[in-house]
Amino acid sequence: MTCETLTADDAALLFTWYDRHHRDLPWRVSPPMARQGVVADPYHVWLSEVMLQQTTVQAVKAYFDKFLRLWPTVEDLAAADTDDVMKAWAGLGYYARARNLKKCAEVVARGHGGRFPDTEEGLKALPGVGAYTAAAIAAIAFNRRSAVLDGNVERVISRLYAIETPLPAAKTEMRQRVSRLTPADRPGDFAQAMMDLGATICTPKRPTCALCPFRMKCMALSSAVPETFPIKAAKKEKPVRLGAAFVAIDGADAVYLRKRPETGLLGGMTEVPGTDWSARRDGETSVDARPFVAPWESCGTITHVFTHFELRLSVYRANVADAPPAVGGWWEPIASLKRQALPTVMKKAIAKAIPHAFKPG
DNA sequence: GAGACGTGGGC
DNA sequence: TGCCCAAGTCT
Repeated sequence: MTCETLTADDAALLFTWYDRHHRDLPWRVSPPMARQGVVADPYHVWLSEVMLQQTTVQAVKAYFDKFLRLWPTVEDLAAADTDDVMKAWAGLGYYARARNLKKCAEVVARGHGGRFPDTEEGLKALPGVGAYTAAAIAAIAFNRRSAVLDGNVERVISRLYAIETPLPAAKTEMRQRVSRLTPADRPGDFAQAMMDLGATICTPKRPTCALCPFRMKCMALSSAVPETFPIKAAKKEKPVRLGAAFVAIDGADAVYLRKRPETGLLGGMTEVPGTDWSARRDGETSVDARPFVAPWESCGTITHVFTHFELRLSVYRANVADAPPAVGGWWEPIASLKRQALPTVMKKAIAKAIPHAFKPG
């Protein structure tokens, strides 16, 4: 009953489905072109894959276009100002990706003559390129028969074989399964077909198994409730952290900003001054965190949910007529705030203090 | 292996 | 509303 390998007929079913139902995405080569041996630009594939890490296709599209417009080649990105890269990435989240993106571009441009390594091993040595991304670039941009295992493929494989082992322990077995399934011909399209299948048919909640090219041999479909796979380890609850943020406005309608440390949470991004968020104390007692002596007024609180904690931030505003000299930060006009490297949580805090700050016009 | 690391959308 | 989820990587 178990299918150790996909037969040629099964692979043909998947490719037939993909040729007909694939998603058209800006970084892709269409299946007809792919069949003629055309491969996507490695720079485009790499850029899209890094952006897509834990991020939806919908969110990535606009950022992908923007990055290609700003930096058409990997050499352009390597030559860019890191702060400009952070500004362009602002809002996409997981900011270590942006820092590693810039480092990776420098390595490729200056260490590899502007060409990406064409092997899985070489790719995995690059900053921000892990097991998945290395396999994906190798398959999609270099036609390598690498085993591409992402969240979509994990779902498809776990159901196809009704794998009972919980994630992430099951990844080793899954990778072996994928490795055996991947064909020598069109391995990049095979990977993208498996991911499209997971994204559009073999979905987490309500899979449309009737439309699946593998419906005749899916063990989860025949023996159980397919949506129970993959089995995952239990989640832990999120702690709540409290903090305060201070939005100072000078006589010229500028807000006082500063830069966060290069590493850690929101590393290298821009913020308004505030308390730290690890201590459980509120803004009333955090006199030390105020950037200036001023008549601070409370504007209420904002809540922002990070991956591993929930933040409740008390927001304060003060008008500072004679702007004190900037010490470690700078005064940024409200009109240009939207172009700064402000993470979403900081935009929320500023918008709480200055409701019109990010409104168009 | 487990925790750190963002954000927005769907139900 | 709150929880789950999205083409993971690094330490």
